[in-house]
Amino acid sequence: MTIGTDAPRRTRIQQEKRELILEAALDVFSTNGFRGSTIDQIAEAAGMSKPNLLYYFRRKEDIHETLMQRLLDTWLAPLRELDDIGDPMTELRSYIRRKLEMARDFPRESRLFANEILQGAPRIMPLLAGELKTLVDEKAAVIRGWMRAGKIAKTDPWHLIFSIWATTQHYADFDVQVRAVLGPNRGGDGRFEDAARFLEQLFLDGLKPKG
Amino acid sequence: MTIGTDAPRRTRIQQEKRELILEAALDVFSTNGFRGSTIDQIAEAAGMSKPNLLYYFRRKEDIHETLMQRLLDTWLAPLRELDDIGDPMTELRSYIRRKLEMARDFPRESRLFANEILQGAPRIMPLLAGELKTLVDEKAAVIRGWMRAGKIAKTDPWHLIFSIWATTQHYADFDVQVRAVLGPNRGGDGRFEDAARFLEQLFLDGLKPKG
DNA sequence: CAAATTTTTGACCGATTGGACAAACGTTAG
DNA sequence: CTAACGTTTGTCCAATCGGTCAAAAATTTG
Repeated sequence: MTIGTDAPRRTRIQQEKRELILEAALDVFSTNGFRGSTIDQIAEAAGMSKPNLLYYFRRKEDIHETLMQRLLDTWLAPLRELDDIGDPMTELRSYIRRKLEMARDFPRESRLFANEILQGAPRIMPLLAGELKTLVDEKAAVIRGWMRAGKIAKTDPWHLIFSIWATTQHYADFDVQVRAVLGPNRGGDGRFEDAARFLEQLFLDGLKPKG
Repeated sequence: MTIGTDAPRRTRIQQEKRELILEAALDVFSTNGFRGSTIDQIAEAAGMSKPNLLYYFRRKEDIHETLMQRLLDTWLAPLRELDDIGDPMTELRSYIRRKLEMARDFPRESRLFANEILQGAPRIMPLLAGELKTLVDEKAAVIRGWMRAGKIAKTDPWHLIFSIWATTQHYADFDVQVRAVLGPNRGGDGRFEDAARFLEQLFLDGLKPKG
């Protein structure tokens, strides 16, 4: 373990309470957006008084910033794992599956991110144009290599990545709509397996009838 | 005299000013969400004082509600036009194209809708489970018919519709991210044509290499 | 024209917002 | 124990929020 360059030393209570706050803030921010969320809401969700919360995070923005930093690390992990080794079609399929699992298991994180982007990404724009773009360009090159080798159909790698993001995150960000449209029967827990089956077929064969 | 909620008789000024307000509110709501937007912001964007704005819409919610009602009509028009006549594959392709055009031409409307859904659709839930579900079920039946007839590949019609929504609206809702990742060159006006080409190929043939 | 009506504004209200602060309380090391 | 330090709370503040109201200004109508 590295002795932190600027990682502040924290007591046991500080670590615990900060986690508690971040957990509560994830709930609140992901459903109300940044401006729509209040410190009081977060404090109440975390079971503490507002001044107490402000003792651990001096400003509302600090909570959001900490949340966003943690989020991006785990959120982009599946894409980072997309690797040149192994069968390309299998790699893509498992990337799609992992992204869909994240939409299922971490919907709040997805919505937090969606809220930020929707509102113009005022707080993470540099990250998008920097770290994210670099990563996507890198993986687009890998995908392009697969296309050149004839392993997958030739198309636009960047838009391919967008389409995977869009289709999978849709099940977290638009969950309310998905469940409302599917109704009580098909909108239950099985909807993610249905989605997985559909997406696999879509990205593999498209819609053209077999013949 | 006050402008009644169910008094449709309006003067010329009332019609003009209400349009002005709705136009300004679309800007503000779509980028800040409902709770994140203030009446002052909308009033300033509309070039009038707050009390003056409140003379035309008594409550902040009234503006939002009017906006949402208008939105849904035009927003679902492309799906309504999805018809049983004509070649199924062509029908789907033109539906995708129309949805993508709407994402390009009406991004604020898309974001307004996305904001509402993201935050749990508190104001339009009945519409989702009612009107929207009915429409989607109806069109899903049409698509299912095409599948039974062997005109397109057999898959889940509901999730197919979701995937079309997700991939097309992504270019409006996540526009900032799309442009940041594509960079100045590929992120220009041509990005929608690139997206159209990609989506056509995806939904037609998928990614499996031709052979 | 003048009266009636519609539109616009400045001043104001109570509630809520993000945040400051000192005092009180709890914990721990010497 | 006690002093030092970490934690919690009640109180308070200025700014902003959605919305009201009476009166002024502009427009329409007779």
